Amino acid sequence: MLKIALPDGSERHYNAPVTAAQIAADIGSGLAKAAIAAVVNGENWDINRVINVDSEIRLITFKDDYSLELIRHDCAHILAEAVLELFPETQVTIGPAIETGFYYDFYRKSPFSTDDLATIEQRMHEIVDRDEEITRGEWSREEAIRFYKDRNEPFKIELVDAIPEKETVSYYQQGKFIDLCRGPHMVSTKKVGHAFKLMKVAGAYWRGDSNNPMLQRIYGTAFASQADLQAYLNMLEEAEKRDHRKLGKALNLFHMQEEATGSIFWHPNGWTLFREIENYIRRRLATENYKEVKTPQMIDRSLWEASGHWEKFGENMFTANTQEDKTLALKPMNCPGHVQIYRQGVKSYRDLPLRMSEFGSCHRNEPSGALHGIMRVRAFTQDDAHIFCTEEQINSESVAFCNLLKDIYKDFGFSNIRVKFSDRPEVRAGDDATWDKAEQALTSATQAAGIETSSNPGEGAFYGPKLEFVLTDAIGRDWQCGTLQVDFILPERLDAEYVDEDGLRKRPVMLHRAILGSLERWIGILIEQYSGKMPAWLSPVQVVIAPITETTNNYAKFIYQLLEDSGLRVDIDLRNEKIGYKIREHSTSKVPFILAVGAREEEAKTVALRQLGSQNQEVMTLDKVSSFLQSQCMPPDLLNNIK
RNA sequence: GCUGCUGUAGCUCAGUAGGUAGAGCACACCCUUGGUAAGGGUGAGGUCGAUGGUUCAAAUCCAUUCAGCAGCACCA
Repeated sequence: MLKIALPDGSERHYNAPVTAAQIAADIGSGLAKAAIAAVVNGENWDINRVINVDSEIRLITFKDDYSLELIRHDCAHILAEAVLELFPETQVTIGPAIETGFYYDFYRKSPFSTDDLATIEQRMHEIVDRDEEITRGEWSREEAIRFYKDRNEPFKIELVDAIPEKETVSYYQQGKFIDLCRGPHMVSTKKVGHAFKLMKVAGAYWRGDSNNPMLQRIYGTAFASQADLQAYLNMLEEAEKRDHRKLGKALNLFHMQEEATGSIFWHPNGWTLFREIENYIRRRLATENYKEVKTPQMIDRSLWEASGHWEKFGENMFTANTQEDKTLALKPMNCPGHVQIYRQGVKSYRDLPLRMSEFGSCHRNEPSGALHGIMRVRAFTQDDAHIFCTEEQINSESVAFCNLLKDIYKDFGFSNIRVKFSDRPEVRAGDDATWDKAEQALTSATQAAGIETSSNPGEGAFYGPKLEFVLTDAIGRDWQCGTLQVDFILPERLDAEYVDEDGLRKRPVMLHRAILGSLERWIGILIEQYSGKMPAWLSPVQVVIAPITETTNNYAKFIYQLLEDSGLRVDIDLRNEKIGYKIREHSTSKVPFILAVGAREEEAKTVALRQLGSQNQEVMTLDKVSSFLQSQCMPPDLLNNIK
């Protein structure tokens, strides 16, 4: 007697082994039609796989989120089948479902072309229409290895070898295509439907290791319906429109050119934005009793050797040699410099915590393939600071930092932040007791600050655990911005100390912390977040005065002067163009406020205010518009002060 | 760094089978003084990423190189 427990708490009994499909049929014909897979005792199973022990089962239909993964995984197999039919000399390796679809990695001498993609996609549709049955089989290890040896497929042999001893080796077959696979799959290629699309080809290293051969990866995406697929494609198109590289050019914020790869030429508009952000952070940090400093751009290699950077990160450091045969390095980080300032004069426990901040201009020689607009560059500015404190102060300083960070993110319009907790890496300095203490301090700090973290095991810095604050951009890419790191090592290596209450010299702890991370990256994220329509306080140009005809030019100039004197960033458009033209142009360049003035306004001493995104205008008196605009354009921290 | 793709006026792009380049926008000048997302006309502007090669002749073919893009690897 076989006992099958269902999610509603009911039980069914069978005399012989059954499949989930049979159980579904017993429950009802509708469910039998809808069921595509099952969760059997917590594992994902094929609907036709035989169950021969007492089990808890749950049926999966297209309504379950998991069905998307099934569709995509099936789709990956169909992709592989199509490729093998069209290009028999190709070897298949692995092909999983991923967050945005699926991919399959192939090994072959010549890469796929974009034209090949269309051909392959066509063949995939045919395979779906063929309605090929997908069946599961099991191999012994020897059978599996023999199968792939006969076919001379070393990649698959490696995969078989990597399967843990106690796991069964399963394979799936559809038509003539057989693939080593854990499953599960749906019953037929037809179930996948036609809402899929091949997206791109790219190289990818075998097993993600750059020492291994490069495979040809084909990416695709698949959904349960054409509507879902279309929605996804539309989203991608939308995302492309808000790409910071396009908008940065269109809004005249910055440019980059060959002669300075990975460095940014900031135009007046972009630099205004940059300075506005910098000043905002400067005010926030000053309130929190940070002391701002500036340390040298180039420092002799001996200091980097002492700090450990030379050995560990030398490859990514830019260096310059002097005539005296000295080697200087452009700083990739600010910490060693800050320790030098800390070391000037004897520090007392009374001086701690000492919060030292810097808008540190850093250079890192990033690999060429890593560069990405202004998000990943070789020259950037960190909103960096190091807090020198005692071990006892780690907790309270961390809490204060997390709260500050959350508040600052909120001011920029971000409330969904993921926080990763990266704990001790395999290669690390310091003893376990110290790590326990450091990790414990960070953990309790996140709890006190009300922050949830996901664990990122083994990814901490070699000198201590860290929190990484991650934002997602418009195209779904994650960017690490803020960070908080507990460091017991650098104070030791660079000999920082303080005199404690008991008169003994002790090592301070260093908290490395940044909120925006890199200002350049932050600006890139902001551009994409807001599609270039910056909040008024950040807009390079906040107000444009547009006279309707030349006869009101003088009135327009008067208003211009008035608003500029009140501290607003204001432009005036005196060109010989119609008002519609001017409105269009300043709207496309995302100026938040346009003031149109004609004879009527001049007569009544008013303006016609038009806000970006609105079709309407509001007529206001000069007094009112001035105070209105000033409050609209006020940075959030200053606005809070007034309230 | 690796694989693939791309590189033509300030910008967005076209250029068919190799015979020394075209459009729209922007810009300049002129006309127009017009009430909320492009009024009209005229004109100037590029040697086709760079270097080398094939050819009577190359933006167009080949090689090398640089940069950008996508993905992989990297991201203290």
